[in-house]
Amino acid sequence: MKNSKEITIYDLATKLEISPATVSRGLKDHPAISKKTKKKIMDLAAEMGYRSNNFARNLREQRTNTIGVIVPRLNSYFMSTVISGIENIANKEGYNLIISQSAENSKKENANALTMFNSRVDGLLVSLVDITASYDHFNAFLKRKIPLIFFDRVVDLKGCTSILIDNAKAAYEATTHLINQGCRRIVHITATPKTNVYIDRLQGYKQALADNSIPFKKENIIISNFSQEAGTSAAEVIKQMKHLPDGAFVANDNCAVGCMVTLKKAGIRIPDDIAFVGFNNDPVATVVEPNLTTIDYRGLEMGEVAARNLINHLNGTYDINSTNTIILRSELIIRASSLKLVNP
Amino acid sequence: MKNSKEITIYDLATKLEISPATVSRGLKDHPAISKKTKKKIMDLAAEMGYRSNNFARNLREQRTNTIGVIVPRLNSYFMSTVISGIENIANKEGYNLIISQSAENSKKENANALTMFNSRVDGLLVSLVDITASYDHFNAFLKRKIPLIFFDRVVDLKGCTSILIDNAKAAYEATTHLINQGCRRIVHITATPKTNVYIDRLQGYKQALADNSIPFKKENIIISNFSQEAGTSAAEVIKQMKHLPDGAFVANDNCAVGCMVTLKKAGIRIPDDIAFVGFNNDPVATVVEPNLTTIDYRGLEMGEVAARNLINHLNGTYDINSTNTIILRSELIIRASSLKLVNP
DNA sequence: TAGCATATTGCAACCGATTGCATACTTTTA
DNA sequence: TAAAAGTATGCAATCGGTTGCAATATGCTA
Repeated sequence: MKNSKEITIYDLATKLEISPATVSRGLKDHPAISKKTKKKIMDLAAEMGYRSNNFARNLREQRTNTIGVIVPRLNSYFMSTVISGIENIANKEGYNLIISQSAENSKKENANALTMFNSRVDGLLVSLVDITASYDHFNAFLKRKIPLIFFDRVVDLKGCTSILIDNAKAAYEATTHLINQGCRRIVHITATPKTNVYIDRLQGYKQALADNSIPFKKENIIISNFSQEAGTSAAEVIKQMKHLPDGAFVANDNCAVGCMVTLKKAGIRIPDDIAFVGFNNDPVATVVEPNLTTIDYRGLEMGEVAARNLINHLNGTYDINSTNTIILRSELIIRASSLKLVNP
Repeated sequence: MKNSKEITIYDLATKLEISPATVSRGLKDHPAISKKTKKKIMDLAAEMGYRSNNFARNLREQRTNTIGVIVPRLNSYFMSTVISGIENIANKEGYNLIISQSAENSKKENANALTMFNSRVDGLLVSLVDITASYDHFNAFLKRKIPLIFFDRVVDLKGCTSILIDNAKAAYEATTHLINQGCRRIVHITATPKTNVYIDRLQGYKQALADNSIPFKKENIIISNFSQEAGTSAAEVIKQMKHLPDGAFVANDNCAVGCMVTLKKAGIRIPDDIAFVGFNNDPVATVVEPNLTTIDYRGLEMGEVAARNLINHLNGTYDINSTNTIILRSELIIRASSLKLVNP
């Protein structure tokens, strides 16, 4: 059946009685080919339903037009928004995306990196798992000078660029806001601080306390993962404290919400008893009652910036190697969950 | 620099003083190669850091080990969960994923399909945009017998499989539940019913009314898109109604939540004044107050089933062509938002 | 119209792995 | 011991585009 046979440049060449080389050049608008010939080639290609074979081209050109993306998990609001941003740019620029999730598992991140390497991605965008013991699985990329950009959860590897927000500053603002609302015993609910994100947020929290002469107590740090259920168990921890806190800075909205819901069930009033500030500005923040004060930072923008920088680098428009870090804007959004005073 | 040069089977062959053909066969465990030779090949490959070139292989084998995925948008809880499920299976089976979003735009879906076609995906998983005027962009796949599976938002194309839930039945249960709670004037908030999902849900809603001798009124159908903001405007519509409804069946949790929040601000009590049922069991359903009654169906499972069927078909384990439709389980989860009676 | 610049096009060698068929080597059988 | 059968390996074409360099064609000037 004619329909199921692929048309190649050789077919076009034979039909037009010219060489495949001319067809190849004609199709990519090479200046050495005359307008007349180009038109003939284009027309016939359209007519016969020619489609170029990427594998042949990639094989020859030694590049793949593919970008690899590794994220801890796909199904969080923030991450899927980032991916959406990456896809916007990649799609526009004619790059394909290979996406895989490490499921917060260092071994899987390792395996995924290897897969990406074997798929010969032109570049790699990575958000690290929480606890990555070593970064050796990225060595292969570094050695071959395949550009590697980290976003959100980053690490400072030689020659790699990081895209993130100023987590310490955001955390500082969040905590300061709570202090300004009169909070003095502020708990910080966070993940194991092994990655920049949580280390920095913890640090910002501590700094805000210090600048306001509030002693830091390590029993005020509650470690959780970030599911809503984890919020529930964090709430249990809080309920057990002999002296209830009057403020909570949670490094993730989902977790904050889970925690709030549980505390409310126990009759604890928010913000009167405990004021809450979250992180991420997840849509759920405007659903929970009272609405959650949080740090807003746009995942979409982060994804777009990451993809844009990578692609510009690949196209030679911009050399990413000289850029170490790109800091995106973040902002404290004040809502009812933290407002103890009438005038904030 | 030695490190930046790729090792090929020719390098291995030269070093071992055997032919590239033997190396090729040895690497893929071909039975005609002796164990001794195989071991030598494997060892050297590992030692020299050989990695196979997929493009050369794909070029030769005329297949890509890549699955294309087209979804309306990536950044919804449901969709990102589906993708996560697809990725789980694809990754395990050694398939790559190319993902693109159509942004609820028929033109973009068209372009994305073309890109997928040109990337020569081995198979395609699609969730359609709301209003797809024509399905011609899939013809190229059908002609070349590239397997095409629709999920969630589907269309019955000849030779294609659909994976979805029984939307009509789920909607029927949801509406019946509201009726059993004493609701008689039930609005249905939904998207333009152009795709199976919303047509079927509308149909289930109508059927439930009919079976309970409640006349259907078209002014009780409120069309919205599904953002939280759309829920807000749906709420405005409801507030303008001269006779307030006593129940609402919303075809999307997010929208339901937006609507509830707005109505509550206007002093309308839920469920006492209006009982609510949503659809999807999004995490937000357990945050909004009162918690939202909804239809639960697992996106993860849907993604896994779609990917599994496609891959089994590609591997020849299972012929998908004989399967027209796969219906997944869905379930009404009753929460406070719909409980007017003490004993449901 | 010879002479030279410029515009077009073609030749042929790649890119790296796969595989049908032929060949060489071993072992078994008559 | 020669023929048959089985085992292991190699040859060479193939997949479809790309591109440096050579070759030819065309246009222009003196």
